[in-house]
Amino acid sequence: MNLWTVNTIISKSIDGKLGAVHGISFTEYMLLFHLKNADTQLMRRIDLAQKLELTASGVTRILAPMEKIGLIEKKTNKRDARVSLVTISAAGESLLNNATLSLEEISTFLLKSVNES
Amino acid sequence: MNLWTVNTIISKSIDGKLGAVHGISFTEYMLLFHLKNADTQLMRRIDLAQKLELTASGVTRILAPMEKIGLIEKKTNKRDARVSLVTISAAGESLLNNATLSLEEISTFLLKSVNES
DNA sequence: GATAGATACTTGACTAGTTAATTAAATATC
DNA sequence: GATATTTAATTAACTAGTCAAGTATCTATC
Repeated sequence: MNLWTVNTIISKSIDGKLGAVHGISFTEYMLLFHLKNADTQLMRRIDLAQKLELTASGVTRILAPMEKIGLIEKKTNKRDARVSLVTISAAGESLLNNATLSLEEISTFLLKSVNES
Repeated sequence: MNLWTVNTIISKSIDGKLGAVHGISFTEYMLLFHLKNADTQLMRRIDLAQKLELTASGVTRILAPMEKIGLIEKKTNKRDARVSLVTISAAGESLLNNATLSLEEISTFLLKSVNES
């Protein structure tokens, strides 16, 4: 089995479990993670894009549904009206904590598979 | 920089160069690679799906344009009319060889970046 | 202080996949 | 040998992104 295949299998395991158990993708998980760990928990869309290796456009599209279900909140920046700041909500933090536990379970499971095969 | 970010950057480098220089994605590259290395160079769609970690549906979709531009050819299976076998064309083999050279260049470049940063 | 560029973000049109349903053929069972 | 199940492939509807173009605001320069 080549590296590409291994990577695909791992990605799909993670995305599958996060989706089934918490209703988010791994990208959404990483987005919440970066927001939580940002100074002041506020980030510009463009900085999120850079952290997530997405385009600004991709960030716009991923944030819309996350705002609708209340995982994140928009704030304006008084110094620069072009900027739309993003922060993690209480619901978002709680989901992030639970999803982190799931991720630990997945890693344990995947490492176990390595030893068994 | 975390593992996920590294993986994303590598994937996008590879896909970007294969796309720009040869007009194919990495998935299409791997498809040609598996066809070339199959016994008799004939494969069923379902076996391609398994090798590529895609669904049968994904394979159907990826093969259609590849057949249109002549990289692969369809063959019927006389023993089982459900099956649609796939083989690599001369044009496909030639593209595969050139793309492999590009991939080697990309790896060299990426490894160089590792040493420099 | 007008204007030329740069920056932050959004939107429309597209691509590469997915799942669920469907079709058609092969195989197994009674 | 009729009928049920399984298997191979396709298709419609969807998702998560991309790129290119557009809008709005900010900054620099004359």
